[in-house]
Amino acid sequence: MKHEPFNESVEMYLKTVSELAVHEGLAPISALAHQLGVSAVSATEMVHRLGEQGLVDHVPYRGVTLTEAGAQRAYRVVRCHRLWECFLAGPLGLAWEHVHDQACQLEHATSEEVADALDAFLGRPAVCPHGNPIPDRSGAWREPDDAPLSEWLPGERGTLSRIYPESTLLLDYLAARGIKPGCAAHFVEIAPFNGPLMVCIDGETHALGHEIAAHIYGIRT
Amino acid sequence: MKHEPFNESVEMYLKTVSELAVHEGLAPISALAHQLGVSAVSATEMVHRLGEQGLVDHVPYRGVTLTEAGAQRAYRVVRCHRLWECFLAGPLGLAWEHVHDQACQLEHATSEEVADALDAFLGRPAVCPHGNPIPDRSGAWREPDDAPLSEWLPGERGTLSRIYPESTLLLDYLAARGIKPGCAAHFVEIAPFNGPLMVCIDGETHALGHEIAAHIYGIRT
DNA sequence: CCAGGGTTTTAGGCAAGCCTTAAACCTCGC
DNA sequence: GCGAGGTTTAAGGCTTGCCTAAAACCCTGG
Repeated sequence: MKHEPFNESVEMYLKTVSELAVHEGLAPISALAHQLGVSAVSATEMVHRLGEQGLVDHVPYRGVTLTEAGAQRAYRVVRCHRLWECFLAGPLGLAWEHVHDQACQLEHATSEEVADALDAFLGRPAVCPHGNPIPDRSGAWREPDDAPLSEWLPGERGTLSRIYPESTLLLDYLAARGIKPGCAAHFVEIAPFNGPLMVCIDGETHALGHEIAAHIYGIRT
Repeated sequence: MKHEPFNESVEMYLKTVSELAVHEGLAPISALAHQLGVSAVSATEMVHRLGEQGLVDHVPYRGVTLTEAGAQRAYRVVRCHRLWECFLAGPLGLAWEHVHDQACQLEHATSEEVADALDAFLGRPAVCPHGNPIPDRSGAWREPDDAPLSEWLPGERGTLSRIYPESTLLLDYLAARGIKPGCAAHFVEIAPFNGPLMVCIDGETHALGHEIAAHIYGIRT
């Protein structure tokens, strides 16, 4: 009945650090603040609190990384998030592009017990509806062998594998165009003057900005 | 990604008022405070805030009732709570006496969309695993035709219908003794000197205190 | 090597929810 | 009708998480 004040914010910070740190290795506080929609001052404050709790390491002027404990905590949240996405998009039949937001709410209200039961109920899915791998109960997962379209070379072909990191705006945009994991992709060319990437996806050619292309991963064949 | 200020506390207050007001019609602030584990001063403060928002009416020195808006809000939470209980105890296979706590977390993180989809997925159940009716999306439900054991007369027989209000301690206690909705009940006698109620449930005789008996409902045959 | 821009600290604030202590107040039963 | 006990107000405080503004600081590119 009583409810702990721990959760929500702390978990969102850790989750966000884990997302930002994937590429850079170090998540700048400014990026963290921007992603979470708070001021840099607030983010700095919070990072200090998390540091004191041993959840993150902060290298001044460089950025933030997760400690072992922080990573564990972050992956537990990510696991819940993706399991809920599977449930919402699967048995519950919600739209692919809507489940992310709902899962964002549920992820912080999920005990280990429920996560495990949900995992078993869903048949231990390997990936969420957006193609991202689901950590197991120990926090481990298999890193997919894919690359963002932004790293593909013109002419390459393959299959879309995942959208990462997920965001409502992006998912809506992609859903409206029928772009999702499993689609066949052919990177035709990059438009001149650093223009958008022209990518043929399931027979339809799309002009994708560099930002977006960095969020769409695929496996080259 | 952005997430709204917690409606958590507000919803817990409204839910609790709805539970306490069932019998009395008016929920005393002291009972509210006790149930929520906060001080009477804090509860009074909060009731004022809820009053300003038009969610409750406060009759000084008497108690609190829900306004139409407050009731609507409370029933939506109750609906989510009981739907989650059905899901957790059914498809997920969690223990009858454990699902209440988990549902308490999830209920505040559930959109109408998810509640509706969950309702459909579960086959529009009429009651939760503890026997309590599940409001429909408009907040209405069929009030069961039962009475707490504390209102039964010695000698009466019937079938247990529900546990209400639910609480972890009570559910654990009852689960350990195999007492749950659906059990056949025979109110043998009330022990002398205002003693416990002797009730034969599924062939086993239990001595139930008056407090507990007020929380166990049954339909007399 | 130096300035511009990102990063951090300092300082002062706000709102929600909770706390305690103490005084004022009402209600009800004897 | 009076007092005990429940209810409310008042006063002062705490924590979390957020804000702005302004100053101090560091890193890097030109």
